Amino acid sequence: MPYSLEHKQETRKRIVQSARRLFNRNGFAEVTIGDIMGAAGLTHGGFYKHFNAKEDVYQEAVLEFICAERPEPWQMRHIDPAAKGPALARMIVEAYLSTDHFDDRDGSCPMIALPSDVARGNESVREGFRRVLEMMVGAFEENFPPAERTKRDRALALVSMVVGGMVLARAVDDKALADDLRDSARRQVYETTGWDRIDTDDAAPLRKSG
Amino acid sequence: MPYSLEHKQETRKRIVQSARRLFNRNGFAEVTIGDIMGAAGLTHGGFYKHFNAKEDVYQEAVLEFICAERPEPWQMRHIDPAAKGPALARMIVEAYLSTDHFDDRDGSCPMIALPSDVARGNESVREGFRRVLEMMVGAFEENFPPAERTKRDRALALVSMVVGGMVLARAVDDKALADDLRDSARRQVYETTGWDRIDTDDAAPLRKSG
DNA sequence: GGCAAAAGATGTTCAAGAACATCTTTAGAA
DNA sequence: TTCTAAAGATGTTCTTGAACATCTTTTGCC
Repeated sequence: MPYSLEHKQETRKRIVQSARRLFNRNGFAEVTIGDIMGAAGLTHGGFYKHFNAKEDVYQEAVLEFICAERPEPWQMRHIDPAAKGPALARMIVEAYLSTDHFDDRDGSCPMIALPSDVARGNESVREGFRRVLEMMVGAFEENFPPAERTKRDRALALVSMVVGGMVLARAVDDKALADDLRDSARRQVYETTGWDRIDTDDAAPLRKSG
Repeated sequence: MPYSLEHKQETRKRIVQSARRLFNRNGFAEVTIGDIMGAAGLTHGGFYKHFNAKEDVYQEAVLEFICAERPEPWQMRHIDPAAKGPALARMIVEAYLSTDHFDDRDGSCPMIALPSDVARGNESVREGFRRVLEMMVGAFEENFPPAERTKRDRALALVSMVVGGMVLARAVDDKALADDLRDSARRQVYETTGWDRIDTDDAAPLRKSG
């Protein structure tokens, strides 16, 4: 039993990470196993020591976003890991709709980079996608005051708003329109939640942008 | 000059239509020229009498949605072509978030079926995508009462909401969650616009569903 | 009726890539 | 040290598909 278990796990993680970034950038169909392995510093043949088929890395690549130990730079610039409640919810909205996120195709959330790809994927990827979505729903859900519509109902709508705004921004050929889409989504979220009146100054982002 | 001009135009239209449906279902990368031509009742070779490359049919396939002379069944079931103003806006929301639309992968709006694919596409497709988006913005824009935020701003947010809800619904593996996403998006739109209080009874959809 | 020009069909080329097969290297165990 | 089981590299197979090349068919025109 050469190559320690940790070594194999490390390698496997590198493969998943490189798969995630390449899928984000080029889509599942346009990425080859050689691309993935090359970006992980390996050669194509070794892939099958870790996975049986290309599809088998798809779900893990999607989940890597929420399982990774370190958040992406665009997240770190807007989200204080110590934040809680509405302050955290606000930071998540800011991060998602930020210019940083817009520009980071490789490191973006799979809900932004891959929704229509995943919709055509197998049960497994779509399960992974759902788990990413439910994580975001969970972050929003508990930060609404009681009202007629349930908290979950409103949280789902917010996720649709934030994801929809960014997905459309990425798909149009007009930078100004893309900015407008992100801005209008952000304003709409704040109009319905009031989260923009939450103080986040003492939990300041590392760098302001977007 | 054999084959009348109309004949060629008809054939070309059939190719674009079949491309649109196949792209919607399988994504640009997963569709072959043979598939497109076969579905149009032709053979692969003839493709290049109409287009120089596969990419050249992409924008037209996206635009076909708004240029087609006949709307899709899922649209006809919810939209009265004679309707105007908020009544029309409401019908468009209903159509977009309907079960009919959810189920019709082939005939769906490209903003639902292809957003992440188009985001990776060339300038040309993304221009087509923008024109589809702007058509929907235009249908919403004029139906808001004056307020602090501009009409366009609110229209953009609504499009993000409606598209986002359906895109996410398509991508998850859980039918109940998919339904919840569509329902919550619809409720959120009505909460912010009041369009659900608009009467559309005399402009009734052909058939109730979804 | 015959001609021609373009549509469309058939055939070919060439490259890419998934899956697998077989080497080579690695490092833990005896 | 040597042996070995698994990781990873290298090499192979076979299919697919975009692009193009060349037939065949169609139909307006003389």
